[in-house]
This record gives sequence, C-alpha cells and structure tokens, in this order.
Amino acid sequence: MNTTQFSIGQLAKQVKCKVETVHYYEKSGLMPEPPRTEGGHRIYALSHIKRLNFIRRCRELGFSIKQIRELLKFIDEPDHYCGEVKAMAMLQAREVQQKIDDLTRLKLALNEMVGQCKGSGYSIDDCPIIDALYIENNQLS
Amino acid sequence: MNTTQFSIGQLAKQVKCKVETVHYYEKSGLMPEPPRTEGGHRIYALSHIKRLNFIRRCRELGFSIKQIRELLKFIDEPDHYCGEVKAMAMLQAREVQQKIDDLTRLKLALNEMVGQCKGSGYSIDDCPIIDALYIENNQLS
DNA sequence: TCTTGAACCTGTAGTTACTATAGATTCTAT
DNA sequence: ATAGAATCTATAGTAACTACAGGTTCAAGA
Repeated sequence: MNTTQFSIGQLAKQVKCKVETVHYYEKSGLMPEPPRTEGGHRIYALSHIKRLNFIRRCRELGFSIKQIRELLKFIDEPDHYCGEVKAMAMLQAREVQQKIDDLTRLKLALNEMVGQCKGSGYSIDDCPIIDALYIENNQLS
Repeated sequence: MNTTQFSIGQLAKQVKCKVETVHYYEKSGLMPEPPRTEGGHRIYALSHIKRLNFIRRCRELGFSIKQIRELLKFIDEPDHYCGEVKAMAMLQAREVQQKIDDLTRLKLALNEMVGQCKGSGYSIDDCPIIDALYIENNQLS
C-alpha cells in the first residue's frame, strides 16, 4: 500500500513553485480537485506532479493559461491529434524568434550608444537608441 | 505656424495603441503631461510620437515600465556624467543579452520538440512534445 | 497523550500593464 | 446651431500570480 502521496507543500516544492500557485491552477481548472484528508488537506499523487510540472514548463515557454488549457485538453481528451500541439509550438517558436530579432537590434543600439557617449547628452531628435527603435514606425508609414 | 500637432487619438493611431494606454503612460510618468486646449484636450507634437513609439517598442521587447523609465532617463536628463550614462547603458545591454540568451534557449527547445513531431500521424499518447515536457520531471525525482 | 508550531485551509487584497466602461464635456463638420 | 465623434476623469475588470489574514489540521517531541 505504498502508493506515494504528497501534501500540497511537497508538490509545490518538487516543482519549485508556490503553494498559492497550485491553488490558483486548481481554481483556473488546470489542476484537478484532488482527494482530501479527513480534515480537508489536499492529497496528491505522482501524476499530479507530472501535470504541474508540465504546466510550469509551458508557462516558462511563454504559453498562456488559456493555451495550456488547450494543450491539456489533448491529454485529457485523447481524441485530439498531435498536429494541433505541433502547430501551437511552431507558432510560439516564431513569436520567440521575432523577440530575439528585436532584442538584438536593441542591444546593438545600446552598445552603439555606449560607444558614442562622450559626456554630452542627446536630444530626443538624435538619440541613437530612440532612432534604432523608431525605424519600425517609418517603415509602416 | 504649421507646427504639426496631434490629438491623443491621432497620436495613439500613429503608434497603434489605445488612447487609454497613453493616459496610463502619462499617469505612470513615461509620457509627459502635454499642453492642453482651452477645453482640456491634450495636444501632442512629433516628439511625443517618437517617445510613445519608443515606449511601445520597449514593451514589446519585454521591458517593464520601470525599466523604460530608466531608459528614458538617458533622454530626459542628458546632464548625467558620461561614466554614469555608460554604466546604465551597459547594464541595460547586459540585461538585453540575458533575455536574448533565455529566448534562444527557449526557441531551441520549441524547435527541437517540433522537429520530433511528425504532425498528424499519431494520437496524443505518443506525442513527443508532451513527452518532452513530462520528461523534465523524471529527471528531478 | 498532550501540546506546540509548522503546514494547511478559504477568502480577499495587492501587483503589473493594460483594457473597458460610464457619464460628462468638448470639438468638428455640416 | 447642432449632431455626433472624440475626449475628459474616474473606476472596474483582466491575466497570472503573490501576499496577507485569521482560522483549522497535522506531525513530532515531551
């Protein structure tokens, strides 16, 4: 009868998140309502650790709660196909690449500024940082 | 007397954000309190468009309001000592680099997962993306 | 067994960066 | 002059947590 069980605190510790976060995920419908002790304390099993870990990893990867609910549907209702999961991951990857590109430009601008800084400040009209980011707008208009 | 002026609506439209967001940035101290008409409507100039655009771009890049306030100090208080400005710019650049690194890892993880997934060939039970995120946990226990 | 004190419970409030709504006022174009 | 679009202020709602408050339960030591 050694079916390993966990308190919410142990669960949270395993996955390195806060107890309140687990509560929140339960309220949000990502984590199920687990069985309780006589006194009302939540009892978790290994599968819950797996699930919570999945949720946390997805959050780190930039998925929203809503998106994760979608992903979990694939697990909970296995009538879905893997292709949907793949599509979501690809979309996410594209957005991440976009952010990387933008940040790279910003970093170049910052470095440029460091190089150009000679003690006199820039006015709003010729600040290399502002200009670096303003380009975006010119292209649009 | 053709100093181009803009209403808050025109400003927002230019930068593709909501009027309320401009209000919010004013309250947050990112946008200045502009001159008003007799009746109290805000009047903006070109420099405000530039500034708002900069703020929006920075937000897209993951900077917090607080960080953007720091960045804007470069422009608003150009009397900083050169060394001070350089230090701030370099610190920002380091943070940006950190973000780039994080996002790069994230993208690799996503791409790896996508690459391992054929798409629509099989059901959720053997979807490598789901597996990839579950595995993480096994390593911990 | 009895008793602390840590962990847990529910519920509400605070956080960030907006977004939406309400009700009043102002601007603009016919 | 007047309709209606845009603006004004102020407040409430959103996402994804985080942090209390104030009570109850659990586990370990005396």
